[in-house]
Amino acid sequence: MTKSPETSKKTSYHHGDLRAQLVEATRQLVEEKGADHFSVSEACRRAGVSTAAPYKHFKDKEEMLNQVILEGMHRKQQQMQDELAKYPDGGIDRIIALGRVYVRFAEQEPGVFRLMFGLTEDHENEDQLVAEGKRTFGAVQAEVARYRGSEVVEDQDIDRAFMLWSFVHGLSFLQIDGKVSTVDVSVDMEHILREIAERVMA
Amino acid sequence: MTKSPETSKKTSYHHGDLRAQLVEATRQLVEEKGADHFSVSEACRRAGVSTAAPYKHFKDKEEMLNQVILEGMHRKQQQMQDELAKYPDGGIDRIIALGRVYVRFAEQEPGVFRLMFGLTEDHENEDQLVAEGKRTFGAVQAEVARYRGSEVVEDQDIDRAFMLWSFVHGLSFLQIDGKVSTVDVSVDMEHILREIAERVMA
DNA sequence: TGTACATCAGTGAACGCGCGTTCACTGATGTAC
DNA sequence: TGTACATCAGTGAACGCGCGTTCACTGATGTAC
Repeated sequence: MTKSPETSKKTSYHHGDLRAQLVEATRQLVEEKGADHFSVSEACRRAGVSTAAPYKHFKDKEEMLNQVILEGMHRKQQQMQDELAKYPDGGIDRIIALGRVYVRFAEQEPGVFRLMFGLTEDHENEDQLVAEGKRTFGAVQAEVARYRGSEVVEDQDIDRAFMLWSFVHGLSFLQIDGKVSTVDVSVDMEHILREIAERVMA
Repeated sequence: MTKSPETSKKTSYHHGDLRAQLVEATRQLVEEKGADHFSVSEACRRAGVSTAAPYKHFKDKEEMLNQVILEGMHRKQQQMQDELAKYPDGGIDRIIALGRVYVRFAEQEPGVFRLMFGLTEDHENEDQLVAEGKRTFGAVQAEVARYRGSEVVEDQDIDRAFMLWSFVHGLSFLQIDGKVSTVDVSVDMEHILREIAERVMA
C-alpha cells in the first residue's frame, strides 16, 4: 500500500521489519476499532503478510497487544519527561504538567489508553507492564514530594499522588467516553487541572 | 437448572418471563466474562431457551446489553437515594455518601459498571441512557449546591460536581482494574473519599 | 360449558462469517570453508 | 571468489469453533360466540 522505502517489502522474500510493522498495524487497529475488535488477521492484511506470519514473532494475539501497551507506556513516559523539562522550578506547574500529559495522552490515543487499563486477565508480560506502571507512579510521587521541598517520598506524598492519579484517570475516561459533552459541561482542561492540583496539594 | 418456582419453565410451552430472565442471564454473563465476551447464545443456554428466542423480545444483541445498562443505572440511583437518606442534614457527609455509592457500585458490579462507560458506539437506546446519566449528574449538582445552602445550581456547583465525578470515576476504575494493589497503595476508601470531598468543597 | 380461531412466544435447523492457530512447505540470507 | 549448507522468516491452505441472525414451523393461550 505505502510507497515509503521502509515499508516496501516487495524487494525481498524476507521482510526485515515485520515485527515492528505488525505492532504498528496492531496499534492502528486498536485506535480505529478498539482492542476488542482487533484481530490478528486484520493486522496481517494491513502488513501485507499471511496470517501465519505473526507467529514467528509473537507467541499469540495477546503478546501483540502487550507490546502495543508497552510502547504506549514508553511514549507516555517520554511525554512526561519532555513536559516536565519545561518547568524546571519546583512549583505546582510541574504537578499540572503531569496531569496534562496524562489527559492529553488519553485524548490522542484513546484506544491504547483504554487497552492499558481495561485488561483484567492475567498477562504473560504482566510483570513488565506492572513494573512500568510502578515506575510512572513513582515519578509522580517523587514530584509531589519535591513540591514539599523533599527528595524523600512520605506517606502523605503517596496519598496525594494517588488522589491526583484518580482524578486525571477519571477525567481522561469521562473525556474520551464522551460523558463530558453528554452532560453539558464545558471543560476548560487547563483550568480544571490547575484547580485540582491546587486543592490536592493544599 | 434452578428449582425456584418463578424460574421453572417446564410446565408450559410459553415461558412467561423470558425477557426478564434473558436480561438477568445477560447481566450475570457481563459480570462473569465482561461485556466483550458476552454472547447471545450463552445467555440462551443459561435461560434454557433456543438461540432464536431472544429475537422475540429484543431487536438485537445490543438491545439486550442496553437493558442491562439501564437497569444498572436504576439500581445505582436507588442506592444513592437510600444512602442520602441516612444523612438528612446538609453536611459534607451527603457528598461523601454519593461518592461511596459510586465506588461501591463499581466494586460490586464491575462488569456492568464497565459496560456503562465503555461504549463508544452509538446506541438505539442512547437517548434513554443519556437522559439517565444527566439525571444522576443533576442530582449530584443539586447536592453540591445544597451544601452551599442554595437550592439553585450555579456554575461553581457544576465545576465542583464535575471534579467530584472525575475523582470517584477514576478511583472506581483504578480499584476494579486492580491498579491500586499493583502500585502498593493501601486505600482507606472512607478516608480518601472524605479527604477529596473536603478539598473539592473547600 | 364448548368450540373455532387468531395470536404470538418459542423451536430447531440452517446460513455465512471471521476468527486464532497449526502445519508442512519454500526460498532468501549469511556463514564456513 | 565460489560453493555447500544451515537457518529461519514467510507462505498458503486448512482446522475447528462459536458467533448473530433468519426462517418456516409449532403448539399453548386467551377470546368471541
